[in-house]
Amino acid sequence: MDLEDGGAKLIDVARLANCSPATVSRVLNGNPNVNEAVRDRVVRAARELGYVPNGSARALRSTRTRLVGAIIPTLDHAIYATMVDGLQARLSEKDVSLIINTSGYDIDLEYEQARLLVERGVESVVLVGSTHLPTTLAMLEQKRIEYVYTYTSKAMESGAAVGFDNEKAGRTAARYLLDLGHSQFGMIAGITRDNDRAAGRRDGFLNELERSGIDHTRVRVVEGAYRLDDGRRCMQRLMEEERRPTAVFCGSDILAAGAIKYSHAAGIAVPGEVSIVGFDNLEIAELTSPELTTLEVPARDMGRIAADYILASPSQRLHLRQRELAIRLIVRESTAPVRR
Amino acid sequence: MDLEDGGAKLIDVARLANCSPATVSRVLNGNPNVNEAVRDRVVRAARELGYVPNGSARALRSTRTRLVGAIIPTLDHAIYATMVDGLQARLSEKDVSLIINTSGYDIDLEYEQARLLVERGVESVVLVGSTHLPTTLAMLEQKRIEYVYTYTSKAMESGAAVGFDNEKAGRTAARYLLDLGHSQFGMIAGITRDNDRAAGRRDGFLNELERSGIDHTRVRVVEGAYRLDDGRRCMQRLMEEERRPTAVFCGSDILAAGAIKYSHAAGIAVPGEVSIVGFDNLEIAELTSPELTTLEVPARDMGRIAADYILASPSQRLHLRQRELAIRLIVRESTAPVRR
DNA sequence: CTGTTAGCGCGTTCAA
DNA sequence: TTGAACGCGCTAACAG
Repeated sequence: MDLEDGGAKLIDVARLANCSPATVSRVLNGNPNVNEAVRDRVVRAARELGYVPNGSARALRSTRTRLVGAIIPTLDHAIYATMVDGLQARLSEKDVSLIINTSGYDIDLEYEQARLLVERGVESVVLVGSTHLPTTLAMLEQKRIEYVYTYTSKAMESGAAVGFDNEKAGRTAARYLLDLGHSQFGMIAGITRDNDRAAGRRDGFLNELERSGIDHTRVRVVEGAYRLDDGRRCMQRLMEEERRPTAVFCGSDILAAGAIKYSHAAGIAVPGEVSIVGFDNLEIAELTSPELTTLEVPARDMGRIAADYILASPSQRLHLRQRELAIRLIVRESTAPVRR
Repeated sequence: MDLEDGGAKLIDVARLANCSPATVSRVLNGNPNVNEAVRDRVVRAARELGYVPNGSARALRSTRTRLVGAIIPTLDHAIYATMVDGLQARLSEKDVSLIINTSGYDIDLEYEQARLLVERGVESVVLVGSTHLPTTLAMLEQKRIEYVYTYTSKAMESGAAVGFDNEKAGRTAARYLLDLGHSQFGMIAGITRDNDRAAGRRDGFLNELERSGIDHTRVRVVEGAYRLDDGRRCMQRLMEEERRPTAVFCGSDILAAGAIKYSHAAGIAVPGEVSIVGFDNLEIAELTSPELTTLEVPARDMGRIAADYILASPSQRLHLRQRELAIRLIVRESTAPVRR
């Protein structure tokens, strides 16, 4: 047997099984119209030769690559890593491979990554949020590549969305804090540039406050990257204001954890002097002292459901194009009624 | 222009640029022997048509896929997610795509994933740890696929390793605790089944204690999955022992965080009554109260260096086959000298 | 149920 | 410096 180089190919299997390559192909692809005995010989021959199909040849011939791409901001944030974990797990159940790329929140880089994915022949692309270069989407559409947004439920002309309403989430946080009697607010938002999720949360928060008669100009909003340090720094800026907020909404648990850290260091009681609400419900929400009140984001579910969409047949997809998941407020210890 | 289906192909570019497909191919692949003017026409034509090369065809023809695979236990643990982030970032600088698969710490599943990766034509595979099915490695070798171990620096016949010495790390933890005067030890290890890293840390810890006259039978070791809850539960088991440990080494910061949580709940002072050492130096190490003393693992660096190895030419690789990275003890607040 | 034929889109000879 | 021809490994169409 020619076991050199890459190993046996389909025709070698055919020879050993004493049949035509076409028949081997049928067996490999689960075509039912094959005689038991022949199928058996083929399977045995393939195993004996350690045959592994050549995906490139297969893809070239059939235009089905069974490849999916995902472009996320970073894997260094649990919220994205967990989503990808769910996505990958589901896809691999169906022998679909996932190519992952990180854009570092840069939509120009995202375009480059998308180009590479197109070149690889991915059949679908998972994107985060709804802010993308028009050329990115145009390219995907031109190549007939399905794409699905995550972390957003925003409607759009084409493509699908699996996520939640960030604006509504922001309003939920505001409502909760308002009901606790607070009237002095601050917000530590994620960087909103090219980031519809961060912006949505902020806008929802501000809008709900405004509806309750709190002018948004009175609410100090600072932005930070999703790092502990930025949370600390941002909290400091908030608390050094003339009129200190008694309630702070953070665009991420990481920022909130930093905010709590700062408060400790500065001798500001949480929730005694200031209530803090996070976002994401990461594992760290249970590790801060006090434990963090936060909004739970269904990261893993988003990945799974995005995978389901991708794996669905075109006809099934119509039903699944827009999927809004619920986000839940998880009340822990970092929030309390305002002190009178 | 035929802009239907998948879009333009190489031959369309050739026609528009008024040259042969071979010339287009040369331009695309940076072959210097092409007339300026022609090259220019080709580049322009390609752009105009929105041409994207077909990776499958390319791979089939050239046997270079520019695809790399990684099989990790899970993305749900920052230590792996961060490694992958570093790996991916470096690879994509060179237009190499990364297919990622999770095995859930199951080496049989790992084999299946590896098979799929082989089928996809990956040129290299990044593995975690050195415990793998022999058939997995045999398959990789038979297909001439480079593989590199991470999180371990263990020598092996073939393949490369980028990581650190888990046994030594365990010894470092023991040494530190011993120097603090402790003599009653406990350990919360990760699940050691099929996990050489978890086992290595445990063995190193126990060995170093033994060298200092502490019989390993006197050291209670319990195992838990890398989850907060397991850390809690394991710590409870340890603290309900007849002879309570005054020092506990945990195989992961997650376990340590759980241990600290339990201690709080049970009214056991950390580090007053018990010192706790973690492993990994995740972001959460700064979030526990007290902050966690831990061993820093260079996750991102491992990913980057693994990428460097993969991207290196075969001749350069020889120098890079074995790379042991340093791990550092980070002393914070969860450890103290034993009370007399 | 099975075999034969003909490419999928590209890169690589070899000649010119 | 350029082009013509071939084939990478496989599957789809068509016969039989």
